[in-house]
Amino acid sequence: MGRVPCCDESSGVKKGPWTAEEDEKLMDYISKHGQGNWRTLPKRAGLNRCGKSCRLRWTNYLRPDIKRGKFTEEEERLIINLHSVLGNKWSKIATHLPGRTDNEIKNFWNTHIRKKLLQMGIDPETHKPRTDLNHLINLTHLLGISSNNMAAWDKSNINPLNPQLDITTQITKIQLLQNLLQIVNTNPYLSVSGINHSPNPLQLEGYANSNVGLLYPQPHAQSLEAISTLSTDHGGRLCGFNNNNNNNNNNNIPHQKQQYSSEMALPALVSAGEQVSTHHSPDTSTFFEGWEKFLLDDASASDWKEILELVENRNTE
DNA sequence: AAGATTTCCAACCGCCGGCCT
DNA sequence: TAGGCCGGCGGTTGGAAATCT
Repeated sequence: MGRVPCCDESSGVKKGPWTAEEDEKLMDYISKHGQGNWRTLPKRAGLNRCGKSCRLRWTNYLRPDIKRGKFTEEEERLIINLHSVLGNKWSKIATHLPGRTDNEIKNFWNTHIRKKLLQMGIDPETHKPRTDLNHLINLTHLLGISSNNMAAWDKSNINPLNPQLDITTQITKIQLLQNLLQIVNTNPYLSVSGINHSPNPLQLEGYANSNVGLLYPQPHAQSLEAISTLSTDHGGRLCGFNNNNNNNNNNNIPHQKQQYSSEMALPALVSAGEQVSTHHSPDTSTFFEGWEKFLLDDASASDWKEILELVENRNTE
């Protein structure tokens, strides 16, 4: 036998927003008699409401220990961390935030945090970097790059080292960079053989390990080592991209060109499912020089255009 | 200024597990 | 053991408020 509804439709109980008068009746009753037996409470309190509705109103709104106002950064961080461990267990998460209700936390997650994580390139369900193509394209747009709008690419603006940028923009760009690094690092197509760690991990590792308001653990040195297995060609440019998929008609970029541009294209290509292999001796510092070029715009607009078109074409297939 | 669209959140809905008989 | 009841939980929604065009 199925569960009997708490309040059946024909009983004529009121639904929708609570009035101040109803709130007062409920608070008055609970202050005198306490909680308990929500089913019979409405009648005893003189309310034409379902018991469940009364309980919800009390626990989510009227309870005297409820904290009002915006969530603090500390609370936000805590929610994200707890969610990464507990998932959508809002009531469990709420037990760690005194004065906040599960409903409030759930709403805050769905309206703020979720979007924020997506913008940062983090999957809010798994708390791992997003690697889907749509996101990759969004990333390029966030960085101010578009294959349709290369002329408008603000070269200086892409550089997070630029002191003219405000701190928020700098952090955003650094986070995007970190996400790209993580995409490279976490993609199964990447080989991790032949690690040869360079003792001079570069400027960027400083960013990766800094705590400028970042919410997530940043790539560990070992991750950076794994990335460093990618190699450079005789001209000192990063390569290791080897496209073996000849069935794809949209991919007609000459092989040499692919190598030439791979220092920027790598995350895109890896994300697109390309095989990445290593042929040469690893060189961490050269690899990161590549990333610095990416940031400082040492790549030509035409390189970017080809790369982005490739990714976008694949996305529409 | 006004209509359209988006954002936000209080409240609802249905399911589940625990307890009681 | 099965049925009934209750409280709790997470997903979803309606509509007010805010923002955009």
